[in-house]
Amino acid sequence: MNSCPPNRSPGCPVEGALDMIGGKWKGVVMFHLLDGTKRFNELRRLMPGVTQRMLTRQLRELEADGLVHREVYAEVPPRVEYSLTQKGETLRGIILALKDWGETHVPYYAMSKRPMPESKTA
Amino acid sequence: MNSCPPNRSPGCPVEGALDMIGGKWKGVVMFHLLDGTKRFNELRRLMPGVTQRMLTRQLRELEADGLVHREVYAEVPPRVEYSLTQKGETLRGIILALKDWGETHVPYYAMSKRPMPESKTA
DNA sequence: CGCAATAGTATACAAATTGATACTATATGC
DNA sequence: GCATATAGTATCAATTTGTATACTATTGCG
Repeated sequence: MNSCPPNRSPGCPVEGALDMIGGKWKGVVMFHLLDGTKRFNELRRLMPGVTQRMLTRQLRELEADGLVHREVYAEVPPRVEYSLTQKGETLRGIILALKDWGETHVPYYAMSKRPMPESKTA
Repeated sequence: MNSCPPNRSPGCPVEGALDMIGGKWKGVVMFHLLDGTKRFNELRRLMPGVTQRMLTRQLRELEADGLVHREVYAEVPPRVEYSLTQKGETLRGIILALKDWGETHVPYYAMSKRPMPESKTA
């Protein structure tokens, strides 16, 4: 967990915020929870490529950070629902802004490497 | 590099965007560049805790993603300046929103572990 | 019985990220 | 000569993150 003591750099809150939403699947999880409570497998179907393991982990971390609420029902088969907390809701604007930005600026095609770019010499 | 092919989940752009700004120091770097061009050691002094190695790396990645412009001057001692690109500028709102959010919601005190939280059974 | 549903857990491993440390090159000043 | 400035590079280690795979438990249905 990142910390932001008051004497740290003024950029530190950025770091702390990104630490909370920056895991591989966290942003996407939160995006899907924006339109309401969802169950585990529902989330999983919405996110091609995520493993059970990873989804469980990221949900638990989001829960630990107070962004996601996990509701366990005493049923069989198991029924567990996930929803954004009030704190998580405060990130709605940021998540949507990230989505908009990503749609505009993130390349569609995978690059296997990040080449070291040429830099201009003035 | 994360990719967002058109047939992926609608949450995918969020993931792609966070992949670009989510490295440990990237958000803070971009925050500091919001108020103008800066040199390597200037950035370094603004960010206690970052190593040369990490700063170089994150700057290079930001550059490769087109968010940061690196200007090398043919001088001795070396003079290299970093600034946000036009693309990078499009993230100004998000970075500032993250900072505001972090100031409000990120805990000050380090927690060495994330405990597995208790969940309510309905 | 086998299969399906649910939401995981356990274990191990791989991959990626981050960090530590020493070194590089040039010019200038003491 | 040594120290400073600049912005790195090289190499290795440590840590974190992410993934793969098999298994778990209960109930209901064919």
